[in-house]
Amino acid sequence: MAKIASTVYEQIRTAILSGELSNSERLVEEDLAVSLGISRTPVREALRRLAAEGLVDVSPNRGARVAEWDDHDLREIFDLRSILESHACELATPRASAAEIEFLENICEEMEALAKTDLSSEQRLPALAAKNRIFHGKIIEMSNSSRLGLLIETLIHVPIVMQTYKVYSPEALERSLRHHREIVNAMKAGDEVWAASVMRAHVLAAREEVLGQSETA
Amino acid sequence: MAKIASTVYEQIRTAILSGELSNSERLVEEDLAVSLGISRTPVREALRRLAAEGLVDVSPNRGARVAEWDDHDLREIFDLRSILESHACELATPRASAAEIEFLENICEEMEALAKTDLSSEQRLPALAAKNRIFHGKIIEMSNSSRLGLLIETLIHVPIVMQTYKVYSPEALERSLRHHREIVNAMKAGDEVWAASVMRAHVLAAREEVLGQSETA
DNA sequence: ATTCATCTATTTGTATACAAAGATGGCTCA
DNA sequence: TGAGCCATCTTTGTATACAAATAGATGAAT
Repeated sequence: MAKIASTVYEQIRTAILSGELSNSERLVEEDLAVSLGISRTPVREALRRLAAEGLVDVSPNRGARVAEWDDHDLREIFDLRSILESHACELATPRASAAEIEFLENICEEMEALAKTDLSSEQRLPALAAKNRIFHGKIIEMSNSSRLGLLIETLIHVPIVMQTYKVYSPEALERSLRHHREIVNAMKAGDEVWAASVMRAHVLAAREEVLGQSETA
Repeated sequence: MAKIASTVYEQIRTAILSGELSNSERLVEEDLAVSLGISRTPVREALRRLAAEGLVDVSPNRGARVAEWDDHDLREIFDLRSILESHACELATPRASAAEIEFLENICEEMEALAKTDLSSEQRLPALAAKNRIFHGKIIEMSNSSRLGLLIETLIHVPIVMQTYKVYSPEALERSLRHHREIVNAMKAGDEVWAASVMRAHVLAAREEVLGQSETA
């Protein structure tokens, strides 16, 4: 992946995930190319890469569109995430160093502090989402399974879209933070079954939150 | 994916999986292109696609190489397969129709018949491997989770390489076929926990078989 | 002789040109 | 008026040409 192709990949990806490109919108190679001031070649490469990751659908001779997802897709994704991230916890627990545990605890504290501020949710949600990603990413990294990380990464694209316009209810947020704490405690205790179970519950709870919202939206 | 690009993708993929292209061999776009009588463009597209699936590694400005896997990679892969395929069983069991159960039973019979023939293992192993793929693929299809299918598909590439030069011991083969039977029986009984457990054991047993062989090879 | 630098050759990355497949719109004919 | 077909226009797929980057080799200096 060269410089330009990678850049345009990031740009298109961000545009999709931020909702800037609406669902099932056509992605015409030439249009994207001129709007970015480059040729079709790197655009094409970026689109194929996004297709491989499931963010766009491409059909032969008919071009690419932004992928769209329904409730069934979201169910599938959270279902699989619950299994894979819980497995990551299981692998990570016996390997966790004291420093890593402390790192996770620090994130817990930071998130709890953020949740207590009286900023509007539009302001603190992005910050919380970022910390959340770090928390989950750290555990996946600790699992020491590169492929597990890759699988989860490809799954995680879509929910990000939801999170951008999603507003956690205060109760859901509190529960989520408690889950994080409990996961760290379980890992500290060296109890991988406990840690994995909480993680599974954590992701499944998020699923209901997201699906509930999409029904009312 | 147009005609040529898809074709060359298949060709390179087959060449890798059959061992025709040795491990970590450089894949020079121009060379592949002239040897296939086409231009670099579709070759490039195919290589990027293979990279997304993990069959080749590409580094910026330095081209693509056939990916290589060590024991740790194989452990990871079978570990994840055991989880995902077992989940597929769990999802498939309550949805299984009588016709689907019968289909699976037929495959069991065909595989058992194949195992009893006194052909050399070089002759019957490919046939058994093909049936095996159909068996596992059918269950994944029955799970009705397209993403689960995709995840497993990307994981499954590498073990295929192993299987091509792998010779199951008679005991391992017999155990494998018994597992298949037991999985179908569990599904027939509507017991998804049973089915999932056998599938997990089934894949983990295969892992030991493959790893044991790679150590002696 | 070894190491470092520079130059060259190979290979990848991007742009452009051309070919082929699809979509669109207008036209005819019933 | 409506259905079907042909022409055209748009868009994708492939080839080729050119630019940039890297690797390999040659040679000079210590």
